[in-house]
Amino acid sequence: MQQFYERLATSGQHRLTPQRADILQVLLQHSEEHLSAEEIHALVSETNPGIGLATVYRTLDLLEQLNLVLKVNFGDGKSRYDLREDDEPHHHHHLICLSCGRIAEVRQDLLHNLEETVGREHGFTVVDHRLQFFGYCADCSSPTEN
Amino acid sequence: MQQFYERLATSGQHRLTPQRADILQVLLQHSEEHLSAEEIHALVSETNPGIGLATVYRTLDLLEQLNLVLKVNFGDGKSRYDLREDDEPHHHHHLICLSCGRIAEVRQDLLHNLEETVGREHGFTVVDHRLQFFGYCADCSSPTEN
DNA sequence: TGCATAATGAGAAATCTTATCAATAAGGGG
DNA sequence: CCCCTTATTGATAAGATTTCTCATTATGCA
Repeated sequence: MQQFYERLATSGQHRLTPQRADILQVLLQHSEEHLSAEEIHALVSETNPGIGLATVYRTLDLLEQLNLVLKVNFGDGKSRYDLREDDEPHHHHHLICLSCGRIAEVRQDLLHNLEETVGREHGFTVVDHRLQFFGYCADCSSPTEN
Repeated sequence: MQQFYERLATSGQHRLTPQRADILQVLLQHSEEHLSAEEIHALVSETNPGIGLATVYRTLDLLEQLNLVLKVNFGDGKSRYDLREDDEPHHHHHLICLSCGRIAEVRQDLLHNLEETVGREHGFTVVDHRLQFFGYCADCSSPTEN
């Protein structure tokens, strides 16, 4: 939250509105849930009825620009938004269950070495990465199930 | 192409239509380009004018089900489709340049060990994965540029 | 060849996201 | 503390991508 204020203050002509604070609040309270824009809108509406969906989209865009939020796509047609803590720069991956659809997180720096390898071999300066594993979670265990 | 026929024949009640063959043809001829549905439609229309966009979508869905095509999302709003060769099961990653937008490929089995680690630590059976690196390609070299 | 049924094309419809625009409010200067 | 500039908002229209509908066509098998 602090980060948000600071980043907003130091980033030019952006203003801290109640709407933006509320949206940030929701993101903080559901930081493990990969909410879609519409889900966020519904949750914010509980505290702040009357807020427009467009405002949610605009705020999410802004937060993404400020690098406070990561836009992810799991292939279900809608984008989802993850809060992005500064202390864990970008090592946040997803386990997507093909059976029940649940999405778990892996918070590990799995790819540090890979980033270096790729950078060297392809002359590519890696800034961030995104990694998704598809498979079957403990509950759904085997591909034949379900 | 052979794979396509076989897979189609052995997969129940699917039929091999000229439209499907044409779409597959295009995918084969542009296997490095990450085409969108509309781009594929445009290309197929050159040989087969009159083909419907819906057919392209339907065929791509089918090919995805048959595991012949991978649906990827680079965050530009539209899905893109990659042919998926059997001899390289799923080790095909992307380097996305934040400056010029170009998408390069890495064909390496970078994650074999990781898949095992993740599987063990989270009780998750990994079937596939998707990895994207964001950064700056050799031509755009530095984040400050452009 | 004939038949059952999968597949197609055209367009409507659904979904998600962005743009428009008048009205409102944030925040700095006096 | 009030004014003024200008960013922001809400409502809605517009845009874009993908899916659905349905009558028509064509595939593959007997």
